[in-house]
Amino acid sequence: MGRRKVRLELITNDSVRKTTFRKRKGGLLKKASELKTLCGVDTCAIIYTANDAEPHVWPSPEDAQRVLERFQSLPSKKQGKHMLNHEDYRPKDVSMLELKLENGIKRNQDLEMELLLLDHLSGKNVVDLIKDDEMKMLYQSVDDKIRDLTLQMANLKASEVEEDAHSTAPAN
Amino acid sequence: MGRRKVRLELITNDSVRKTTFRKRKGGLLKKASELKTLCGVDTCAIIYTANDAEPHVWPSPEDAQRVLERFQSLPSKKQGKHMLNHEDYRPKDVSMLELKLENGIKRNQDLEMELLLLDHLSGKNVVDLIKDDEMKMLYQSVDDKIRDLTLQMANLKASEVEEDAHSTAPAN
DNA sequence: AGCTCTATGTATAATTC
DNA sequence: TGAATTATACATAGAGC
Repeated sequence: MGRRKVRLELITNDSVRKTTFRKRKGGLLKKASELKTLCGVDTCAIIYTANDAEPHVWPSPEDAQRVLERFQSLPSKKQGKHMLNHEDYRPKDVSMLELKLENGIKRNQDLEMELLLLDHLSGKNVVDLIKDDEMKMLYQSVDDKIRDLTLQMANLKASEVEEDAHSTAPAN
Repeated sequence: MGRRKVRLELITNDSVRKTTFRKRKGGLLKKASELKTLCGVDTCAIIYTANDAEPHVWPSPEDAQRVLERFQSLPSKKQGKHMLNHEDYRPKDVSMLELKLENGIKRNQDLEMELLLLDHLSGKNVVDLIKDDEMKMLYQSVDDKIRDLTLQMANLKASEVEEDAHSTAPAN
């Protein structure tokens, strides 16, 4: 049969809900991709599945795929550098960022994105104070992760400087 | 007339592109909202307009609005604490996080979100190494922001400890 | 479980106001 | 401009593999 008018409420039947999720997730990402192409704006959709699976992200899986292939064809030394200290490496994220680079690097937009993400993080921490006990673990976890990140960046910088010192000519 | 088959490429005509953007942005957010409602997953769409305006976010502007109103009715002292050290306060972000809190705080989901955001940040930094000069500013900027953030968190913690010291009974 | 196949609900391109 | 209108393209609920 064809379709019925949909009632806007949580689908209780597990298998139906899962099917609907799969279909509509595809639709949403396609729409996001089209908006990006047609209007030349950066669009990003993030979908968190309730329990186990990874969150699904991005306007266009095909684009990501294409860029990922490019990444994989990079000289292996450079590839290694990309993964430096990344315990849980996610090609998806890297490829999306490469895509942004490819598209001509709109610095303002990148900065805005970064700001937005940091807003989320800092906002989260501040909001945590409302329900203290409940969120303490999360709070601590963010703190740890940021310490990690700072360390990672320090390492990256250090290895860059080291390279500069070894080469006589300045890198491009 | 009705609609024509759409060609998937950047719309060059400014006014047409703007109109299409407005329509499709609405459609996308509606879809995201429906997915959230029907499947009980957290969905987040972020749309960056090319130049001036803020990025448009969220599955459901109405929900955000409702939560924002709740936030604004909080005791003013608590409100002030929310804004602590936030030079560029964005109620939108806070309200989204409050929404998550209201919805019953799914800790795993929050942790996953946090991880995703940190992936973005760290991924960005790592990728920066590809096109060194071009991305140096951004790189530095992220570094600065994270230092800021760490400081903010330290301050928050310090003020929390201070409060604990002043009160005889332990907080909730 | 996930794919294909329709019938039908929705989104939206073009046009008007 | 932006909000309404209308004709059509597109998305997708339900059913069958």
